[in-house]
Amino acid sequence: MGNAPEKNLSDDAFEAISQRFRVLSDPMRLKILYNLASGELSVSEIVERTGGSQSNVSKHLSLLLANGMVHRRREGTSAFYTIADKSVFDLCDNVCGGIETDLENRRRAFQ
Amino acid sequence: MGNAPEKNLSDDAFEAISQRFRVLSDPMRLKILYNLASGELSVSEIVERTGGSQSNVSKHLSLLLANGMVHRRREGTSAFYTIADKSVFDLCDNVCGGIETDLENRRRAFQ
DNA sequence: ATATAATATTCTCATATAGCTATATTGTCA
DNA sequence: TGACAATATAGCTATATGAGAATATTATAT
Repeated sequence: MGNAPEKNLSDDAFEAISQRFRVLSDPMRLKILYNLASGELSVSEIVERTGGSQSNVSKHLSLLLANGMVHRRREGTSAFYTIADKSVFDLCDNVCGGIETDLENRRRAFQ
Repeated sequence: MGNAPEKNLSDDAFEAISQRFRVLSDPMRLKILYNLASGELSVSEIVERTGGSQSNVSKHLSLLLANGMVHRRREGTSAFYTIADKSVFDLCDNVCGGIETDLENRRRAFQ
Protein backbone atom coordinates (compact mmCIF):
# COMPACT_ATOMS: atom_id res chain seq x y z
CA MET A 1 0.00 0.00 0.00
CA GLY A 2 0.96 3.63 -0.23
CA ASN A 3 2.58 6.06 2.06
CA ALA A 4 0.99 8.84 3.99
CA PRO A 5 0.58 12.13 2.14
CA GLU A 6 3.76 14.09 2.74
CA LYS A 7 2.09 17.48 2.73
CA ASN A 8 -1.33 18.92 2.73
CA LEU A 9 -2.71 19.95 -0.60
CA SER A 10 -4.66 23.15 -0.94
CA ASP A 11 -8.31 23.27 -1.77
CA ASP A 12 -7.27 24.86 -5.06
CA ALA A 13 -5.25 21.77 -5.83
CA PHE A 14 -8.22 19.49 -5.32
CA GLU A 15 -10.37 21.82 -7.37
CA ALA A 16 -7.87 21.83 -10.20
CA ILE A 17 -7.46 18.11 -10.45
CA SER A 18 -11.16 17.39 -10.05
CA GLN A 19 -11.75 19.73 -12.96
CA ARG A 20 -9.40 17.63 -15.02
CA PHE A 21 -11.35 14.51 -14.16
CA ARG A 22 -14.61 16.27 -14.88
CA VAL A 23 -13.47 16.91 -18.45
CA LEU A 24 -12.96 13.17 -18.85
CA SER A 25 -16.25 12.23 -17.23
CA ASP A 26 -18.35 12.41 -20.38
CA PRO A 27 -18.77 9.50 -22.82
CA MET A 28 -18.77 11.66 -25.92
CA ARG A 29 -15.56 13.41 -24.93
CA LEU A 30 -13.89 10.06 -24.29
CA LYS A 31 -15.12 8.88 -27.67
CA ILE A 32 -13.62 11.95 -29.30
CA LEU A 33 -10.27 11.48 -27.57
CA TYR A 34 -10.33 7.81 -28.46
CA ASN A 35 -10.73 8.66 -32.13
CA LEU A 36 -8.03 11.31 -31.92
CA ALA A 37 -5.64 8.70 -30.57
CA SER A 38 -4.97 7.62 -34.13
CA GLY A 39 -4.03 11.12 -35.20
CA GLU A 40 -5.30 14.46 -36.35
CA LEU A 41 -8.92 14.76 -37.45
CA SER A 42 -11.18 17.53 -38.69
CA VAL A 43 -14.42 18.35 -36.94
CA SER A 44 -16.51 16.78 -39.68
CA GLU A 45 -14.44 13.61 -39.54
CA ILE A 46 -15.00 13.45 -35.79
CA VAL A 47 -18.70 14.04 -36.32
CA GLU A 48 -18.79 11.12 -38.75
CA ARG A 49 -16.87 8.75 -36.53
CA THR A 50 -18.63 9.52 -33.28
CA GLY A 51 -22.12 9.85 -34.69
CA GLY A 52 -22.70 13.01 -32.67
CA SER A 53 -24.34 16.16 -33.96
CA GLN A 54 -22.11 18.87 -35.39
CA SER A 55 -22.93 21.40 -32.70
CA ASN A 56 -22.51 18.93 -29.90
CA VAL A 57 -19.16 17.68 -31.12
CA SER A 58 -17.97 21.23 -31.63
CA LYS A 59 -18.97 22.17 -28.11
CA HIS A 60 -17.13 19.21 -26.63
CA LEU A 61 -14.07 20.05 -28.69
CA SER A 62 -14.19 23.62 -27.39
CA LEU A 63 -14.27 22.33 -23.85
CA LEU A 64 -11.39 19.94 -24.48
CA LEU A 65 -9.45 22.81 -26.03
CA ALA A 66 -10.18 25.18 -23.15
CA ASN A 67 -8.87 22.56 -20.75
CA GLY A 68 -5.70 21.93 -22.71
CA MET A 69 -6.56 18.39 -23.72
CA VAL A 70 -6.36 19.04 -27.47
CA HIS A 71 -4.75 21.40 -29.93
CA ARG A 72 -6.51 23.08 -32.82
CA ARG A 73 -5.08 23.84 -36.23
CA ARG A 74 -7.10 25.96 -38.63
CA GLU A 75 -6.87 25.45 -42.36
CA GLY A 76 -9.31 27.17 -44.63
CA THR A 77 -12.79 26.65 -43.28
CA SER A 78 -11.70 23.52 -41.48
CA ALA A 79 -10.35 22.92 -38.02
CA PHE A 80 -8.10 20.00 -37.24
CA TYR A 81 -7.72 18.67 -33.74
CA THR A 82 -5.00 16.59 -32.11
CA ILE A 83 -4.44 15.31 -28.60
CA ALA A 84 -2.42 17.98 -26.83
CA ASP A 85 0.38 16.18 -25.03
CA LYS A 86 1.69 12.83 -24.07
CA SER A 87 0.07 12.80 -20.65
CA VAL A 88 -3.38 13.20 -22.17
CA PHE A 89 -2.50 10.64 -24.75
CA ASP A 90 -1.23 8.16 -22.17
CA LEU A 91 -4.34 8.68 -20.15
CA CYS A 92 -6.44 8.08 -23.22
CA ASP A 93 -4.39 5.02 -24.04
CA ASN A 94 -4.70 3.57 -20.56
CA VAL A 95 -8.36 4.30 -20.41
CA CYS A 96 -9.12 2.82 -23.78
CA GLY A 97 -6.95 -0.20 -23.08
CA GLY A 98 -8.51 -0.73 -19.70
CA ILE A 99 -12.10 -0.43 -20.74
CA GLU A 100 -12.54 -4.02 -21.80
CA THR A 101 -11.05 -5.31 -18.58
CA ASP A 102 -13.20 -2.94 -16.62
CA LEU A 103 -16.35 -4.06 -18.36
CA GLU A 104 -15.44 -7.69 -17.89
CA ASN A 105 -14.96 -7.12 -14.17
CA ARG A 106 -18.34 -5.44 -13.99
CA ARG A 107 -20.00 -8.31 -15.79
CA ARG A 108 -18.48 -10.74 -13.34
CA ALA A 109 -19.50 -8.62 -10.39
CA PHE A 110 -23.13 -8.77 -11.45
CA GLN A 111 -23.38 -12.48 -12.06
CA MET B 1 2.72 8.85 -30.18
CA GLY B 2 0.18 6.06 -30.00
CA ASN B 3 -1.32 3.67 -32.41
CA ALA B 4 -4.75 3.71 -33.90
CA PRO B 5 -7.50 2.07 -31.86
CA GLU B 6 -7.51 -1.59 -32.79
CA LYS B 7 -11.23 -2.08 -32.36
CA ASN B 8 -14.29 -0.03 -31.80
CA LEU B 9 -15.46 0.29 -28.26
CA SER B 10 -19.12 0.07 -27.44
CA ASP B 11 -21.10 2.98 -26.11
CA ASP B 12 -21.42 1.01 -22.89
CA ALA B 13 -17.67 1.01 -22.60
CA PHE B 14 -17.45 4.76 -22.85
CA GLU B 15 -20.32 5.10 -20.39
CA ALA B 16 -18.61 2.84 -17.90
CA ILE B 17 -15.27 4.56 -17.97
CA SER B 18 -16.76 8.03 -17.93
CA GLN B 19 -18.66 7.04 -14.82
CA ARG B 20 -15.37 6.12 -13.20
CA PHE B 21 -13.97 9.53 -14.02
CA ARG B 22 -17.12 11.20 -12.78
CA VAL B 23 -16.60 9.66 -9.36
CA LEU B 24 -13.18 11.30 -9.25
CA SER B 25 -14.40 14.65 -10.52
CA ASP B 26 -15.32 16.11 -7.14
CA PRO B 27 -12.83 17.93 -4.86
CA MET B 28 -14.25 16.52 -1.64
CA ARG B 29 -14.05 12.96 -2.88
CA LEU B 30 -10.45 13.48 -3.96
CA LYS B 31 -9.73 14.96 -0.55
CA ILE B 32 -11.23 11.89 1.11
CA LEU B 33 -9.22 9.50 -1.06
CA TYR B 34 -6.10 11.55 -0.43
CA ASN B 35 -6.57 11.18 3.31
CA LEU B 36 -7.28 7.47 2.97
CA ALA B 37 -3.99 7.04 1.17
CA SER B 38 -2.28 6.86 4.55
CA GLY B 39 -4.52 4.04 5.70
CA GLU B 40 -7.85 3.16 7.23
CA LEU B 41 -9.96 5.93 8.77
CA SER B 42 -13.33 6.16 10.46
CA VAL B 43 -16.00 8.48 9.17
CA SER B 44 -15.52 10.92 12.03
CA GLU B 45 -11.78 10.98 11.43
CA ILE B 46 -12.42 11.79 7.78
CA VAL B 47 -14.88 14.48 8.81
CA GLU B 48 -12.23 16.05 11.03
CA ARG B 49 -9.48 15.93 8.43
CA THR B 50 -11.50 17.14 5.47
CA GLY B 51 -13.52 19.75 7.33
CA GLY B 52 -16.70 18.59 5.62
CA SER B 53 -20.03 18.06 7.30
CA GLN B 54 -20.85 14.60 8.61
CA SER B 55 -23.73 14.04 6.25
CA ASN B 56 -21.84 15.27 3.26
CA VAL B 57 -18.79 13.13 3.96
CA SER B 58 -20.99 10.12 4.57
CA LYS B 59 -22.77 10.67 1.30
CA HIS B 60 -19.52 10.91 -0.63
CA LEU B 61 -18.26 7.77 1.07
CA SER B 62 -21.41 5.94 0.05
CA LEU B 63 -20.83 6.95 -3.54
CA LEU B 64 -17.19 5.88 -3.42
CA LEU B 65 -18.30 2.57 -1.93
CA ALA B 66 -21.02 2.03 -4.52
CA ASN B 67 -18.43 2.57 -7.24
CA GLY B 68 -15.93 0.18 -5.72
CA MET B 69 -13.36 2.82 -4.86
CA VAL B 70 -13.30 2.06 -1.13
CA HIS B 71 -14.04 -0.78 1.27
CA ARG B 72 -16.03 -0.45 4.47
CA ARG B 73 -15.46 -2.29 7.72
CA ARG B 74 -18.01 -1.94 10.49
CA GLU B 75 -16.98 -2.10 14.12
CA GLY B 76 -19.48 -1.16 16.80
CA THR B 77 -21.12 2.06 15.83
CA SER B 78 -18.18 3.04 13.71
CA ALA B 79 -17.37 2.48 10.06
CA PHE B 80 -13.82 2.33 8.81
CA TYR B 81 -12.96 2.98 5.21
CA THR B 82 -9.96 2.01 3.12
CA ILE B 83 -9.03 2.48 -0.50
CA ALA B 84 -10.34 -0.56 -2.34
CA ASP B 85 -7.53 -1.70 -4.56
CA LYS B 86 -4.17 -0.78 -5.89
CA SER B 87 -5.48 0.73 -9.10
CA VAL B 88 -7.54 3.23 -7.18
CA PHE B 89 -4.57 3.90 -4.99
CA ASP B 90 -2.22 4.35 -7.90
CA LEU B 91 -4.65 6.67 -9.55
CA CYS B 92 -4.94 8.68 -6.36
CA ASP B 93 -1.18 8.67 -6.02
CA ASN B 94 -0.61 9.85 -9.58
CA VAL B 95 -3.23 12.47 -9.24
CA CYS B 96 -1.91 13.80 -5.96
CA GLY B 97 1.64 13.72 -7.25
CA GLY B 98 0.66 15.53 -10.40
CA ILE B 99 -1.32 18.25 -8.73
CA GLU B 100 1.62 20.50 -8.00
CA THR B 101 2.86 20.26 -11.57
CA ASP B 102 -0.61 20.88 -12.85
CA LEU B 103 -1.07 23.95 -10.69
CA GLU B 104 2.32 25.26 -11.70
CA ASN B 105 1.40 24.90 -15.34
CA ARG B 106 -1.83 26.73 -14.75
CA ARG B 107 -0.05 29.55 -12.97
CA ARG B 108 2.31 29.89 -15.89
CA ALA B 109 -0.53 29.83 -18.37
CA PHE B 110 -2.17 32.79 -16.66
CA GLN B 111 0.89 34.99 -16.40
C1' DA C 1 -35.87 0.52 28.38
C1' DT C 2 -33.48 4.72 27.65
C1' DA C 3 -29.85 7.77 26.57
C1' DT C 4 -26.09 8.60 23.78
C1' DA C 5 -22.85 8.21 19.97
C1' DA C 6 -21.69 7.19 15.15
C1' DT C 7 -23.22 6.77 10.72
C1' DA C 8 -26.62 6.84 6.98
C1' DT C 9 -30.50 8.68 4.54
C1' DT C 10 -34.14 11.91 3.06
C1' DC C 11 -35.69 16.37 1.54
C1' DT C 12 -34.96 20.52 -0.58
C1' DC C 13 -32.63 24.04 -3.14
C1' DA C 14 -29.32 25.85 -6.21
C1' DT C 15 -26.18 25.14 -9.78
C1' DA C 16 -23.97 22.85 -13.66
C1' DT C 17 -24.27 20.81 -17.99
C1' DA C 18 -25.42 17.61 -22.09
C1' DG C 19 -28.02 17.86 -26.08
C1' DC C 20 -31.20 20.01 -29.33
C1' DT C 21 -32.48 23.73 -32.67
C1' DA C 22 -31.44 27.73 -34.70
C1' DT C 23 -28.25 31.18 -35.84
C1' DA C 24 -23.79 33.37 -36.33
C1' DT C 25 -19.09 33.41 -37.90
C1' DT C 26 -15.46 32.57 -41.07
C1' DG C 27 -13.29 31.25 -45.33
C1' DT C 28 -13.54 29.83 -50.31
C1' DC C 29 -15.02 30.10 -54.87
C1' DA C 30 -17.69 31.57 -58.87
C1' DT D 1 -20.66 40.55 -54.10
C1' DG D 2 -23.29 36.38 -53.32
C1' DA D 3 -23.64 31.50 -52.54
C1' DC D 4 -21.97 27.82 -50.12
C1' DA D 5 -19.32 24.97 -46.78
C1' DA D 6 -17.27 24.23 -42.23
C1' DT D 7 -17.23 25.40 -37.66
C1' DA D 8 -18.70 27.88 -33.55
C1' DT D 9 -22.04 29.84 -30.49
C1' DA D 10 -26.49 31.17 -28.30
C1' DG D 11 -30.89 30.00 -26.31
C1' DC D 12 -33.57 26.58 -24.32
C1' DT D 13 -34.93 22.39 -21.69
C1' DA D 14 -34.28 18.47 -18.98
C1' DT D 15 -31.49 16.14 -15.90
C1' DA D 16 -27.87 15.33 -12.53
C1' DT D 17 -25.78 16.41 -8.35
C1' DG D 18 -23.38 18.87 -4.38
C1' DA D 19 -24.48 20.89 0.03
C1' DG D 20 -27.12 21.90 4.14
C1' DA D 21 -30.73 20.73 7.57
C1' DA D 22 -33.36 17.45 9.61
C1' DT D 23 -34.31 12.83 10.59
C1' DA D 24 -33.57 7.85 10.70
C1' DT D 25 -30.82 3.84 11.77
C1' DT D 26 -27.75 1.09 14.46
C1' DA D 27 -24.94 -0.14 18.34
C1' DT D 28 -23.27 0.48 23.02
C1' DA D 29 -23.67 1.44 27.83
C1' DT D 30 -26.04 2.42 32.10
